[in-house]
Amino acid sequence: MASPNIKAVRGTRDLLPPETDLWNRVESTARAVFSRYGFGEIRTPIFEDTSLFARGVGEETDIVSKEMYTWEDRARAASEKAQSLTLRPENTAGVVRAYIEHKLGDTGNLQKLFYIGPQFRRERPQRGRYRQFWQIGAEVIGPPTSGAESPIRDAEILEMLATLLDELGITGWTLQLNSVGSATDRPRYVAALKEALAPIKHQLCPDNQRRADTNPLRVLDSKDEADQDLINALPKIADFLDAESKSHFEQVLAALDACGVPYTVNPRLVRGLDYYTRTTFEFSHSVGLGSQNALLGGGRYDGLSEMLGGPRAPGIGFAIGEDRLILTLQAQAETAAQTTKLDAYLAPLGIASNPAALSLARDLRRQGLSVEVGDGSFRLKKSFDAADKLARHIVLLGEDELSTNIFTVKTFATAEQKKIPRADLPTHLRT
RNA sequence: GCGGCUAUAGUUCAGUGGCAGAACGCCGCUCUGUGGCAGCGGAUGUCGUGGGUUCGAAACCCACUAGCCGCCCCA
Repeated sequence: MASPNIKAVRGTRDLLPPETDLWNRVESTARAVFSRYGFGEIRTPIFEDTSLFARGVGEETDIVSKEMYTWEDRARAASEKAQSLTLRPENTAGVVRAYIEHKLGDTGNLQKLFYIGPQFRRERPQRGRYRQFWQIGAEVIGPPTSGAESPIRDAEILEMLATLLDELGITGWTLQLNSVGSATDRPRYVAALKEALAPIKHQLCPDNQRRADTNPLRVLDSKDEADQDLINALPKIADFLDAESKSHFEQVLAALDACGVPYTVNPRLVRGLDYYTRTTFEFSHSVGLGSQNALLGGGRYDGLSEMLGGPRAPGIGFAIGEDRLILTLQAQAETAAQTTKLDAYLAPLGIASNPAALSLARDLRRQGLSVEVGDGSFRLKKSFDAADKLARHIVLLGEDELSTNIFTVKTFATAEQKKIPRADLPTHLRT
C-alpha cells in the first residue's frame, strides 16, 4: 500500500472556519474586558529553559515530572552553550520570569498582564484535553508596596472573570474558592493530613491509599462515594491558616459579597502547582466537558518570584482553558445561530453583469462590508440558494439595475424586498 | 502512564461471513428576473492502517493508529 498520509500528531488539531470565528470572538471579548480592567498584553516565548518550570511549577508535580516536551538544545558553535529547553506547559512561570528579567518591579507599579497562547503537555488526549491547548490568562504582580498582595486584587480578578464569562454567554458557571495558606501553613497542613490519614488509610479505596502516601492533598479531591465521610472528617486547611492569611481570605470574600459575585468556599479545593499560596479558585461548568469540567483555575503565588531568583513580588493570576471554553459555548448551542453571515451576496444575472458585480463588491468591501460575489452563469434560483447560506441580503444585478443604478435587495430574515439606489446600499446592507 | 468502548459516504448511523446501505446534506433536471416546497435523476466510499484466517472478510483473529469514556492529572 502507498505510504500513509501525514496527519496532525496525536493531541493536536486544526481549527477551521467557521469554528475559528468563535475562537476570535472569545479572544476579542477577553481583550476588551481585560483592557477595561487595565491589563496589557504580554507575549512570552513558547519554549523556555527547562529549569524555569522545574523551579516554578515544581519538580514533583506531574506536569514537570511526566508531561513536559523537553529536549537538549545542542551547542552548534563553541560560543554557544548546550541547554535543556521545554515547550511551556503553562504561562505563569514565563510571565514571572519576564517580570524579573525586565525589572518590571523597579517601576514600583502594579503590573497587570494578560496573555493568549498555546501551551503543551504530553497527556493522554481526551475531550477538552489536548497536547497543544490554548490558555487565556492574566497575572497581577508587583512589589509589596504596589498593593499586589491586597485582597482587593484577588476579588477584582474574580469579579473580572465572572464578567468575562457572562459577556461570553457562558451560563451556569460556578466559582469555588479556598485558601491554601502561606508558604509555611501549607507544609504544616500536609503533615497533619498525613498523620490523620495514617490510621484510616486501610478503609479508603486503593486510589486514595496511594494518594495518602504520594500526594495527600489529592485525597481531598477524590470523587469516591464511599470515602466521602472519612474525607470530610479530615483536618481542614482553614484551621491551619495563620492570622494574616485568614484575614486576607475574609477580605476577599467580603469584597466578592459586595460585588454580588456568587461563590462557594470549598475547603477541599486543592491545586496541583507548587507555587500557589493563599487564595486558590476554579470556575467550572457541567455542560459539554465530560470529566474535564474545570473551565479555568488560578490563585495567588506570593513566593514565586523569589523561587525564580527574583525580588519579592506577590501576585495572583488565572488561566482559562480556551479549548474547554469553546466546547462549553458549543454545547450551549450558542454557536449554530451565531455563525456569522456575510452582509451581502451579489447575484449577477448573466455573465454580462459580472464586471459590474465585482466592481460593486469592491466598493462595498472598501466600505467595510463583507460581501460574496456569485457569477452570472448561475440561474437566479441557484443564486438565492447560495446567497441564503452565506449572507443576510441578496443584491440582484440585472439589466434594469445596471442601467438605473437602483438595485433590488432582498433581506432573508424578513423576506422583504426593496429597490435601493447604489449610494444607499452600504447603509441598507449593514442592517 | 493505566483500564474500557469505538472507527463504514460530507454528517449521523445501519449492516455478525456471500452484490456497500439509509436518512440528512451535496450536485443536476423539471425551472434564464425571485430561493426554501415538490417530482425525477446522480455522485457519494482506500469500510481507520497493515497483516492473518477463509472459496469468499466491512464483519472473525493479531498488530498499529486515532477518537471517545473512566482513572491519573489539570485548563
